[in-house]
Amino acid sequence: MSARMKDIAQDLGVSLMTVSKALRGHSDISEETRRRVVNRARELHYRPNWIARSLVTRRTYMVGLVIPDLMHSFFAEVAKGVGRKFGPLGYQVVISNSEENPEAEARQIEVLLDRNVDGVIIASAQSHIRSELFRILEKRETPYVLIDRMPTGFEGHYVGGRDEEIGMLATNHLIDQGCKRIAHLRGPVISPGSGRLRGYRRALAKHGLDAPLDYVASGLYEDGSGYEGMRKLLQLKKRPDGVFCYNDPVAAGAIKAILEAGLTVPGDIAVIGAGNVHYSDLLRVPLSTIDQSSSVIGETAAELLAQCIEAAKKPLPPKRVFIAPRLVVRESSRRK
Amino acid sequence: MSARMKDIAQDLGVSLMTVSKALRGHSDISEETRRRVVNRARELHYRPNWIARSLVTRRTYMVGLVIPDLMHSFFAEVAKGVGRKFGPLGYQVVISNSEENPEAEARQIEVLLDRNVDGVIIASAQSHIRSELFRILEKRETPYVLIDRMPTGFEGHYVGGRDEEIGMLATNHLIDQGCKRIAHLRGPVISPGSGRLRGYRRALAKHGLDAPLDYVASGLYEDGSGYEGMRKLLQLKKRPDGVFCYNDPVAAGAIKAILEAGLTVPGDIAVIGAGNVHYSDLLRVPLSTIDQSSSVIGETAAELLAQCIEAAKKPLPPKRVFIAPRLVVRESSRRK
DNA sequence: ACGAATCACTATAGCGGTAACTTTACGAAA
DNA sequence: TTTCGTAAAGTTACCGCTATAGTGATTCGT
Repeated sequence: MSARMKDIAQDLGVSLMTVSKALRGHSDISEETRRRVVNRARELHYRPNWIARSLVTRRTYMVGLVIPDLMHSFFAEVAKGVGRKFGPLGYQVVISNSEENPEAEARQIEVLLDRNVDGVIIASAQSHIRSELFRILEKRETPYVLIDRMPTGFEGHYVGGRDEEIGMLATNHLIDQGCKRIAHLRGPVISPGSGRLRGYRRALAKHGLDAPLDYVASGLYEDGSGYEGMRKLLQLKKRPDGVFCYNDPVAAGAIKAILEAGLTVPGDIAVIGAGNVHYSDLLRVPLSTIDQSSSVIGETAAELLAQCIEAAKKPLPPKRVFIAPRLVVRESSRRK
Repeated sequence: MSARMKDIAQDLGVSLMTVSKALRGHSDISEETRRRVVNRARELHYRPNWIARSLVTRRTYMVGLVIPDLMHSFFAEVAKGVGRKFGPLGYQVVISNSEENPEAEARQIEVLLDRNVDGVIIASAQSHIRSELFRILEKRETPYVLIDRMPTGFEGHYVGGRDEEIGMLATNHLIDQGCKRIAHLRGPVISPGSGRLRGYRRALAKHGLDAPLDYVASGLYEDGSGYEGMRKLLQLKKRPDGVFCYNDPVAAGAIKAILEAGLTVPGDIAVIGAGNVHYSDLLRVPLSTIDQSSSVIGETAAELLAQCIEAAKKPLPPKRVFIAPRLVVRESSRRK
């Protein structure tokens, strides 16, 4: 095994504690002793034992990140943001995949807490705060920040997009482009899905446009799942001439369905998504979308969590950050 | 803080050691005592302290996974596979992003080793085994498995695709489709890039087809980077009528360049990629590709690493697994 | 000149477990 | 009866590190 503080101490004829303090730059060690210790440490390739340190300090410098799906590039981007922020702070990020399953998620978070992570960031699959997960979280004193999805009744730290604004921005854009019959492929019944739907409705209402109930199709929200939803919309007697999709993967599926039906995008139907995933520009028709700065969401959440952790035991007053959305126009919606 | 073994022991009037043994199902504890301990543990919501346990057992049940880019869906898929295998075994997977930078990678792996992970899986950015990283890895006794990329001279555990076969499969397919002038957008100078290039050359040679030097363009290998490479190929006097691209993201960029030049895919130029990333079906032109079972690579590497870890100190003889590729034909190459 | 403060360092006591030995009790074998 | 074996505990000694409370020697204030 590698060198321990004890070895350095013996070699130098000082006490173990002197070594410990010297290595941590503690003030009551003379400059000369410190230098001797540091040199000897380097010679022996000493590496502090995090485990032992954690046992006594009760800090692991590990944080958990729980997301529903690594393959979804929104979450991959969030993860990247989180890592970029925490890395330089000396934290390790442990990513857990909940597979969009609330129970699995609760179980995973328990595992993380059992590992004594210093904090957790969660894109939660829970729809309501009255779920097992939150009982678990509140019992322990580990700080946590929710991202992207806000379960109803949730009062704690949160970082996400302004979903209603996203819905309005997208819908307004379609209206601007001259669309009269605008449909929506909605997402799951969690906050981003509902918020974007609200925004869609508000935008239509403001412009005095109709939003027939059957213009809101609820597909799923995974790869190509927009395909099924769009096919249903295409069968309506009054076919829509614009679709706002919950996110880019859904929009990609929608475009596939439209083209397959022999129609054109944006000519017959204009399409806009949300999320600006990295491959949006490469789709069948380059996809207009609402950028929500995914990696900024990750970074912001990381920063907030870091503050909570530093704040020692005193829980900070709940903070909510909503990142501003931005319209990105590409070919799929350009009609003028 | 939560309950410790000591609390259970005191409550039950037994020794700490009895509790420890009972909870781990040790044989020299009577069935009745064991039951009493387990019950009391449940009542107190006892959770074992991993940190303390790790300190003495020298096992953390954490493994590192180092990849160049989480956003690249190949690696996300690998990560998913790794997680799926290790989760049920009680391991936590810590993912580190090397950003394709060899030094950053070495640094990150050092951090992981400092954290006493039980093993590491690496999609390495190193091109040669004579690099700092391998000195570090060999000094410690932590087992590791390389995936996807094999640095020259590397002799240890490895799991990846059969790159030469991938190159041949793709190229043969283009030949089958009647392409006569087949170009290659090659990847970086690491094993998959070189292997696929070799496969491309062998396939052409076998069919007596020319492979002019300027038909091999080296772009990068990131999102849309195939775009630049393809533009160069389009300027050649003898324009290619088929392109095998290092991977799907490169192919996506290539298609973009081709369409932009007013040409058609696959009519004027057939395109095939490799990797079968999840959005390949949704691109401008649905992309033909070589599937390399990314998540199987992850799972296999995880299984291999788990074996190495279980094998206690005795290092296993180096094992290499090459996953078989599979042709997936979509529209981008269908000419018949 | 005498107590207080300062400096640079040390001794001790854990953190929450586990490994490796003992010990104890009790029935079976010699 | 004595010895022995075995089941079911208990003791002790760490794992590598940090927090806390000292220690002795020098410096300082009044």
